[in-house]
Amino acid sequence: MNRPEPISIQDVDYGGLEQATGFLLRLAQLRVFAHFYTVLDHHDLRLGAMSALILIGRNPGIRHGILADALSIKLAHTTKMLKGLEAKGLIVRHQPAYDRRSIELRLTDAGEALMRDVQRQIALHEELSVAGLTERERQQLKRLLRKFTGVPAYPPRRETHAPIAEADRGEGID
Amino acid sequence: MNRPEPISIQDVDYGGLEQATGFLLRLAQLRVFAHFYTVLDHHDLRLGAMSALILIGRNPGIRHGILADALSIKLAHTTKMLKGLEAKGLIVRHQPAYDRRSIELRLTDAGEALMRDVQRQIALHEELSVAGLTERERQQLKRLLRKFTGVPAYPPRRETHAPIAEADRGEGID
DNA sequence: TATTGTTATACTCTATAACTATA
DNA sequence: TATAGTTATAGAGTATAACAATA
Repeated sequence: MNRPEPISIQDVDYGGLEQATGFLLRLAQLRVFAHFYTVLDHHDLRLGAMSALILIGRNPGIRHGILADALSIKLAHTTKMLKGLEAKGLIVRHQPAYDRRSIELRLTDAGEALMRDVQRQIALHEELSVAGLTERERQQLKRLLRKFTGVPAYPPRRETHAPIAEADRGEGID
Repeated sequence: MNRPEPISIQDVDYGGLEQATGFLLRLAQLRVFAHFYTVLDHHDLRLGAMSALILIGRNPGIRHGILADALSIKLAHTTKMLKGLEAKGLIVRHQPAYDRRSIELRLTDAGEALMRDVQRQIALHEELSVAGLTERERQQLKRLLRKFTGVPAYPPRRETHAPIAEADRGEGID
C-alpha cells in the first residue's frame, strides 16, 4: 500500500454545507471582522464597543436596555462594557430622576471625538472589507441582509427632536 | 421639566451602522444560528461539531488540519471537539503509518447515521431559517456570500478518487 | 407584581505560545 | 529545520438565574 494522496483543502467536499446560509454567514463575518481588526486601531475598543459608541452618539440619552436590544447584545453583557467605556471617559451613565431604575447614556467630548473617528474609518474601509464583490453586488448583499434582519436602511424621523430634512410626516407618532 | 419621551427601539438611529456589512452579517448570523438551535436537537452537538461530522462523512480520511482550515476553526480548538466526538463513538481518529504526525478522521457507523440525519434536517430547515426573504432572494444572498467567502457552489471533482458522476463515491482512500 | 439593571456562574469560542513527535 | 497536532492559558462572547431597586 503506497502513501495515498491526502485530501487537500481544494479537494474538500462540503457536502451541502456550501448551501447552508448559516455556514456562509459565519465565514463572511469572520472575514469582515478580521479585516476591521487589522485596520481599525481605536484604543483597544472591540467592535461591540465601537458600535455602542456610534449608537449612543446618534441617540443621546438612549437607555441601557434599548441600546442592548438595538445591538442584539444581552443586557447582562453590556453592563461590563459600558462601565468600561465610562472608566475610559468616553461616556456618562446617568440615572434620571423620573425613573431611577433606568440608565441614560451620553457621550463625553472625548467619546464624541472618538465616535466620529470610528464612524469615518468604518465608512472608509467598508468596501475594502468586502473585497471580491463589485459595488453593485455589495449593495445587493446589504439590501438582502437588511431585509432579513429588519434593520432599516435609513434613520427614523424624530418628531421629538430636530427635524432631519424638509421631508416630514403628517402626524407625530406620540 | 417633564418626563421626556425615552428613545424606543423603533426610534434608534443606527448612524451608519445599518450600512456596515459586518454589523448586518452579525445580526443575520445570530438569527440563523438561533433558529437552528431551536430546531436541531442532536445529542447536544453544537453547530461546529455538526459541520465537522458532515465534512468528515463526505471526505473520509481527511486530516485534522485540513478539516480545521476548511471550517475556519483554529486547529487548537478542534482538538477538544474531535476528541469529544470520538468519546461519543461518532468518529475514529487514526494515525497512519506513512506520516505518524497526522491524524486521519473517519465516521463510525453511528457517526454516519447521525451525519445523514443532521444533513437532512439542515436541508429541511434551511429555508425556514431565512424566513422573510423570497426563494429568489435567498439564492441571491447565498450566491453573494459564496462569492465573497470563496466557498465553491458545487463539490470538486476528485481526480484521484472515483468520479462523482452518478455513482456514489467509494471509500477507497486508504 | 412588573421592569430596569447588576452580579455571579458557567460554557463556548478564539488567540497565542510552548510543547511533543515526527518528517 | 519544518510540520502536525496537543496542551495550557487567557480573554471575549453568550446564556442563565438570582438579586436589588424602583415603578
